[in-house]
Amino acid sequence: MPNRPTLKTIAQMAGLSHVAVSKALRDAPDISAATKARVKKLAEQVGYTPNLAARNLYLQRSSTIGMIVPAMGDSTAYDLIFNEISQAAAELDFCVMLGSSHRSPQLEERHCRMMVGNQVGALIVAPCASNVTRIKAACGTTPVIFIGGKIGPEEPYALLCDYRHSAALTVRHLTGLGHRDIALLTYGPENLTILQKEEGFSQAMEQHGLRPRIIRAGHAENTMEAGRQAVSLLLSAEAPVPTAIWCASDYMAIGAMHALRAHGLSVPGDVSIVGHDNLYFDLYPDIRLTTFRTPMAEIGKAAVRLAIALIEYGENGLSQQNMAPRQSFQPFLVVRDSTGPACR
Amino acid sequence: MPNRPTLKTIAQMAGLSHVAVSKALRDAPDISAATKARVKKLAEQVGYTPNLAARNLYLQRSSTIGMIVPAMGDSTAYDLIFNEISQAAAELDFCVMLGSSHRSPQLEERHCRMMVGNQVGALIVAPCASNVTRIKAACGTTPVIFIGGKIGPEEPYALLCDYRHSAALTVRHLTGLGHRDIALLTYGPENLTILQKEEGFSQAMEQHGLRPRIIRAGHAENTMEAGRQAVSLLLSAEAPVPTAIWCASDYMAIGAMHALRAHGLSVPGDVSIVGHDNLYFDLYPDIRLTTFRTPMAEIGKAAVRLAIALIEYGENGLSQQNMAPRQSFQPFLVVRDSTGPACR
DNA sequence: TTGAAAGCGGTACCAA
DNA sequence: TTGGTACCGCTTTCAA
Repeated sequence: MPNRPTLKTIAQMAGLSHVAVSKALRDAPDISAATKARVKKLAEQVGYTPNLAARNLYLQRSSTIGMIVPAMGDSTAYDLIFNEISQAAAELDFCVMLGSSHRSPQLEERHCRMMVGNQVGALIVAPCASNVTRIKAACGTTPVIFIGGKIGPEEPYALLCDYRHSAALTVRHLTGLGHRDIALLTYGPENLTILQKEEGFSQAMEQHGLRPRIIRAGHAENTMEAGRQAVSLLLSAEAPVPTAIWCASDYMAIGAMHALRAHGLSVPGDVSIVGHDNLYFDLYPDIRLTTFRTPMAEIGKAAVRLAIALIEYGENGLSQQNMAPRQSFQPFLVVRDSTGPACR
Repeated sequence: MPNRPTLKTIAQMAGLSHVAVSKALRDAPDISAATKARVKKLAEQVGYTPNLAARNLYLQRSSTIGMIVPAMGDSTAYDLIFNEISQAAAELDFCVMLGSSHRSPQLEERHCRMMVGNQVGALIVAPCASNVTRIKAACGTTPVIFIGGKIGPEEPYALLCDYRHSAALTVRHLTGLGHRDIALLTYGPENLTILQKEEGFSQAMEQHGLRPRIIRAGHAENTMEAGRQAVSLLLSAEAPVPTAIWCASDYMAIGAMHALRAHGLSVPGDVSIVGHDNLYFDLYPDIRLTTFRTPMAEIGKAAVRLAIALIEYGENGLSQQNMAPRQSFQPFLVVRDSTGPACR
């Protein structure tokens, strides 16, 4: 920061005190119009920008919010959420500090400490693991809003997705097409979103009087490979191949689709497939997957609203502002060509 | 920021002055070991984190760098570059303020002003338009490092990609496979990266004694549609269809591939295709496009190195540090299955 | 209408 | 070995 002009710089040029300049620039009622005009012109000329760090230091405020994610892009949706957060924050004169933890809890904690030290007023964290005690310790009294699939509903500030709702919509969509033999394909257990999908799926199926079938592809990662594995399990089972499949993620769905086609089954002719997350598929004409879109824009805006409410009104002021500390968002179904009527 | 403990808090508890506490925590040589231990323990207990804004204010330093991009994700590569920047910055105790301009010059400028006000020491900007005068004005004396395809080589601090090199590699790769009739497919002109690709292509072809053929798909956006349009132009021309095609972007390449196949031509059997940018295709088994990868990791690291050098040593201190203010990065070819030997 | 003084949290300098 | 004082840039309070 090569030294920029300060109030003092302008004060000297104008032959005033720095206090008068400060007041003039902020349109204080006790400065003459003439002085104001003169000061503002000078400020413009020298390219004055107030030092917000100094201002915040005195006012005991913050004009930044922090955000920490496991990674940007890389098949997460945090890039899209960030776009919304950045815009919503800018409209309210807030900057966003962003940190990518590369899925390392150590780096994640380090980002927390650095951001707290750098005076973020609140943090929005998509943690890379479900245990967030170290994160909360590192943040001390700075409020933390959790987002993402690792978070349970017990955190004081959390924006969650209602994957049970996805399950209900899936079952409604598929039964509406005449399907009765429907399987859910998931992977490794240590994932709260998966658990919700499984529970929601079982519940929705039972409500329709159908038997839920859940196939877990071992401890595979969330990849296409898991989808292929799950389909292998399905095909090698004694039971007939279901007429419709819901996959816990889009990559699984792609993998499952490949495996089915490799076995001579057509999608959606023989088997309908539903995914989850709507990853970039708008761009690829080959992949016409029926899937779920999570409302990124709403989540981003809500995160900023909550963060700034916490900064401006404090942890106890939320209720006055009618701000819910915990909010749940419902994914919505995007119907494309991978689902069709049941033919068997 | 609910008021956190400060040096004064600890000083009162320890019965010392806040100055002694400050020194103790920073291991000053003139504080007794006993006092240091006592102070550090207290600091730990109360969860003390130094206020970096106050420290930086006094020291006239900055511990944050800013970054502004047109958008995260959304088929840009800035998400990947950011991941690198975030990590490299964290290793040097710097936080990153990130802003997404949503491709709006107004919002872009606003982000600049806000970040400069919030005391970023340097800015890394991928502008949304080629004219960057307003950006530089908004940043005042804060140094700006430009990245991305909108930037010409005249900016004082810039990290660029050498698309001429891509052209040379493409022509070398394709001629090595026996191709002699090679076309470059581009779109609307107002893009510096396209110009470089066109120039580089012409030059490389001529060096191989071949006639360069360049098809511009009107003013289409950088989409698959442009690829389809360009192929239509190729097919309706009198000249024979080339045996190999280089597309200015991966989306064009996908579009071109589709259009060719729709006309009964196989890839790479009849026509080889090369793209540019390597967008997510590792994840899609169907798309085995030969394309270019730009060295995101290197660009990110270089950006941080340059930014921090500018912060620590100033604009005149770069030469001492052997830091080049302008650097060019060479994309490298990723050979997959969309290119093969020429058969005609 | 203007400005002097104090304070936000931290560090450097110098005196005790 | 310790601490008082001054200062970074800004705003608020209160006196001139």
